[in-house]
Formats: sequence, C-alpha cells, structure tokens
Amino acid sequence: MGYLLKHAQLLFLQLTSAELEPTGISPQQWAALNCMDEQYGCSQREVAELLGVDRTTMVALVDQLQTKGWVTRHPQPGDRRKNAVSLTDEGRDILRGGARLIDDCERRFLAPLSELDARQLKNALRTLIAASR
Amino acid sequence: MGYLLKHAQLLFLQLTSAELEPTGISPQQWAALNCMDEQYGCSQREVAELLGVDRTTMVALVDQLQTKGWVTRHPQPGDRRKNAVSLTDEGRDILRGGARLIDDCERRFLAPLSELDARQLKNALRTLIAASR
DNA sequence: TATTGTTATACTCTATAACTATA
DNA sequence: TATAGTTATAGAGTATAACAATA
Repeated sequence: MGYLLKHAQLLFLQLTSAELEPTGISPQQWAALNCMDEQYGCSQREVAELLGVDRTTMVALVDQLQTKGWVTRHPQPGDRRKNAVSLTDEGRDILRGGARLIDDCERRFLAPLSELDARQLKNALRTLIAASR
Repeated sequence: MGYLLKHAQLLFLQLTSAELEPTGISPQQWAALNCMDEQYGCSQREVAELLGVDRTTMVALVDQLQTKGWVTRHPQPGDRRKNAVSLTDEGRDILRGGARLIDDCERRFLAPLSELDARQLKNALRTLIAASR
C-alpha cells in the first residue's frame, strides 16, 4: 500500500509539474491560488490549514505569489493581526490557465482506468482521508 | 487528484512510521529489507531501482542497515564492482516483525472501505503505476 | 569507454523556536 | 494570555558532480 500510494503520488506530481513548468507556477502554488479564490479574503492561516502546510511555510509561499504579482496582502479590517490574501486579476488568469492544464493531466493520468473505476478511486481516497480526521 | 494522492500517502506514511517507531526501523528501511529478501543476493543498484531511489541515496540506506547488523555487503563473485546485499538472521527477524505491523496498519487504514472497494483501490493504483512505464 | 559504489555538496521541502504586533 | 505573521535556523530527503575500482 505504501509503495502504491507513494509512486502514484509521485507520478501525478511529475505530470503536473512538467505541464505547469512553462507557466512558471508550481502545483503547490496553484493549489494555494485555488484555495484563496474559493475562500475569498481568508487569512494566510486558513489557507495554510486547507493546504495542510505549516503557517511558516505559508509565509514563503505567499511571498512567491506576491512577488509574481498574483496575490495581495492586506490587514483584515476586523482583526489587524490577520493578513487577508486575495488574487489579483493576473492571479485569476494564472489560476484559470493552470486549471485547464491540471484537468488535462488528470485526464491523461486516469486514462488507463474506465470512467467508473476512476470515479471509485477518487471516492475511495476521499473516504480514507475523511475517516482520518 | 493531487490533493487526494498526497494526503492519502501522507496519512499512511504517518501510520506506518508511528507503528514501526518502537522497532527502530523506518518504512523505507523496511521496504529495502523486503526487496533484498525477495531478490536474494542482488546488487545495491538493483534494490535502488526497485525502490525508485537514487544509487547515492541507497549507499546511506545500506549503511544504516549494516550498522544495525541487519544486512551484509559482499562483492559479487561474477562482477566485483557490485555489492551483493543480503539479510542477516536478525535482519530477517526485523523484516518479519515489521511485516506484521505494516499489515496491521493497512487493515486499519483500509477499514473505512468495503473489502471490494479496498481491492479495487489497490488494483486501480497498480494499473496507473504500470501504465506509466 | 561504461558501470558500481562512494563521497562531498547542494538543493528542496518542511518544521521548531523565538520575536512582533495585535487581541 | 493567546493568536497571526514573521524570521532564522535546522532537519529530512533527495539529487548532481567527481572519483576509484572494475569491466
């Protein structure tokens, strides 16, 4: 089981990394943009929790995205300790472009399986992850 | 898909790491022992290939296992560049003990799924990995 | 010339501890 | 006293380059 999960994960990561490489964004950066878009105006802390990374790791991640001009930080009005992170227009473009490429990766990755098997695989993984909380 | 694979892999790794911790062996070390046992007398290079790690990484791995007295290195008679790695009696004991613990982890990990779903999950992952070669 | 094992080195990803500013 | 963000630092885990021994 350990071997299967590790190697499947590595294969998909390599696929998406290669596909996103020309756009200058990493899979992790894309995942961060995706969180920020879905949860508009949420704090760095909340994005970190959704991604499952440490809040110190999040600092560097947001730094990178800010340097590229894809996100902005502003103190939240209600609680000035928190940085609300939100996407710029260019960030939204990058997010959308990346989503197309990642969807394509997923289609190719799952191509060896029937549509039913692919759906069941995703459901099984979702069940295992949800059960561990 | 990336999220699902990454987090499922991480969960299982944490489970096995914690379970093996008292025995002083890591999941990766156990996997190495398992390869060496199945492919008796094979070279470091071959084990590295099966595990999917670099040959330089393999050196440190075998160093650790040798320090603990679980494996031995001897030049292969046919090709003296190669180190045949094989398990000591104690290494075989560790391998067997670890196998019991890992089986137990897998049972607990897959418990939220029906037996059929668990079997299909493993088959799907195997298919995806095999298709990528 | 190519391959195996080795070493030294560096890079990536991540977490821990200590600091600041706010609450 | 506790929390959000930050910084510096250290620890895994990994790969790259160069070298010796062997083929």
